[in-house]
Amino acid sequence: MAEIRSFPHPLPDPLVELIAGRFRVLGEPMRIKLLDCLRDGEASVGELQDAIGASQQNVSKHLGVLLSAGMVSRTKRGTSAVYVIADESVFELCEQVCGGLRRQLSELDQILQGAASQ
Amino acid sequence: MAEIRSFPHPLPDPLVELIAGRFRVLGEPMRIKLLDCLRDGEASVGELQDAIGASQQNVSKHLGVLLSAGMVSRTKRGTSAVYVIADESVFELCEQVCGGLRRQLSELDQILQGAASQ
DNA sequence: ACAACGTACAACTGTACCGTTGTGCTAGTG
DNA sequence: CACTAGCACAACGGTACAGTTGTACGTTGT
Repeated sequence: MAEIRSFPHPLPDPLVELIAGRFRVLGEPMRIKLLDCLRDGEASVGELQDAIGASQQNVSKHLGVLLSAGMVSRTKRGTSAVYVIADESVFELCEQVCGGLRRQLSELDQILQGAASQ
Repeated sequence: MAEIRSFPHPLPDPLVELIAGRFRVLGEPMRIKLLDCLRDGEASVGELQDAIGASQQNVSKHLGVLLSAGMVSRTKRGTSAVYVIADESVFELCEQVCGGLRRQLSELDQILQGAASQ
């Protein structure tokens, strides 16, 4: 679990901007859904469109954002564009977020149970 | 390195919303800066204000967002409000993001070097 | 009790971005 | 060679949110 320490402190502004920008890319439900769908493997725009139930233009747009962020990669195949996860680490990020959510919920549970037992 | 533990697939909409919301909280440079400052330990609003160089109201506002997200906790001490990191896992998130950035940059480096050597 | 300090809340403006609509482009098909 | 399918780009309206300004509340000190 490589403890990456030794980041400059305070973080230089450009780096802060990069970090925030990357988080912002993941801050849209539809993009999370797209990445989640691509967990199964590559998929075309149309397939993702059907799986998620959004307009083709919107799906294509968000895929473009993910592509610009380097999180997916595109391959043209015939008339369709096939997207694949390019950075598997995004799943670990989601995992950690889910872990945080779990922790929060369990704390809430304890508080509620504590209040109920009074 | 914790393997991905069987998350439902596709992710239910409410969970997607929660995940995206959490990422969105981290998608603002100033909030990243605040968390970075709090890496050293607790700090009051005024101290954070001086460290970052933003208005008191703005700092207080963003701290409120972090508080609502459960990433920091507040303790009133005298006239000042002292904030502390409540969820240390946010740093691991930032580390992973930095790791992704590094990977991207090194890939870019290789591409550029490959192009230059032709 | 009153003044000063530290903080949080409310209203406002500007801006960034989401989703839609319309359209152009490229690769297969009859 | 039209014609269609699949995808991306551009423009537009709506909305969410960042940052500012003004202000109210609670605490400390005189």
